[in-house]
Amino acid sequence: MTVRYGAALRLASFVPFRLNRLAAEVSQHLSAIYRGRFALEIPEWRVMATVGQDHGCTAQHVADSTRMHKTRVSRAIAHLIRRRLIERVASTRDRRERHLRLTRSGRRMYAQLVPLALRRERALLARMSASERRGFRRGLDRLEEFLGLQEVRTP
Amino acid sequence: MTVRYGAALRLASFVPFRLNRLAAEVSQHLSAIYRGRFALEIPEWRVMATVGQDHGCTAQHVADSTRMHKTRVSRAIAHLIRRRLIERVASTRDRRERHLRLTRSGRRMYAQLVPLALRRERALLARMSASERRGFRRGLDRLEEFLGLQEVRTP
DNA sequence: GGCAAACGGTTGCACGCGCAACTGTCACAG
DNA sequence: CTGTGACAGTTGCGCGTGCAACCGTTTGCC
Repeated sequence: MTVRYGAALRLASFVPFRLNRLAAEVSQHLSAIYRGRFALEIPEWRVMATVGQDHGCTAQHVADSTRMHKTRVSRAIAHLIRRRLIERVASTRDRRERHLRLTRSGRRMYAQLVPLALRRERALLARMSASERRGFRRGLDRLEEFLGLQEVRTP
Repeated sequence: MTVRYGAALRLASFVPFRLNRLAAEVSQHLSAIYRGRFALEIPEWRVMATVGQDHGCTAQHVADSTRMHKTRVSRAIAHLIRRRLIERVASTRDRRERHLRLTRSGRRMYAQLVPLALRRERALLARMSASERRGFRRGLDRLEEFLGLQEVRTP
């Protein structure tokens, strides 16, 4: 079946466009909170969240699982170390890599950060019924499958 | 109902994070195509798509409907004008604003661009069943509602 | 064992972006 | 008709980012 004069491109219903706009909007909203409450920029927030979840992971792991560029990760880590929110210990097995851990004050911040994020997510999804939420998450699953964004195994 | 010791934050299932990662991935994929095939950067592509759809719209309209910063829009337009892909005509009613239109060669490019984008979108959604796609789009609708991202009325 | 390729992580550089300040125009109040 | 505030759009500037090149380390091959 060939469609002559192809279908029109309606930006408002074009999924890549919608994803971008949504992501930008959600990010901006959250980042205002992170910055105001914790003085964390987005890359730093992501590192905190990843290290808080995968204790002892490496910079490489953060880059893989967040899909941030490794230089962005490197600089975010440098900031967090300077602020004594995370610390780095050399790996015994492979001296190239260094394991990341939250410091005491890093854990304190993380503990405040998590419920804030979850509350925000709940608000975001509040307009969906439970079944709509399931359907939406399934859609996200399929997209991630297609793009090879499966969860990176924790080290 | 209060959850003591709050739920954990699993980044891989945290919707704002997933949206960001997906958007970045999709964007990067598409932008490689745009750049390679048409030498268009992302902001330029968005302007082309918006002006192609809403003939005679203004820079302000592009900024509103794409949620790009107005300076980003301004510079993208400057590039496109230099390449003679769009042109600008002063408004008779309000001399502050200028209406944007695709030139002949802009229309030619747009005509090539649309089917490519649609094909890509189809590929992206190929792993979903028809009902999954509907459910996913409904989720996007709800999110946009919540964030006030309703479609901007075309001028 | 020794060399080359691959990897974890960092840094110099160029560039695109957001912010704030600006120009020119319009709308509305007095 | 005069002034004030709002708006469309542009530009200078500082900063974060991605790219490429780099260092130190490890792995694999002969």
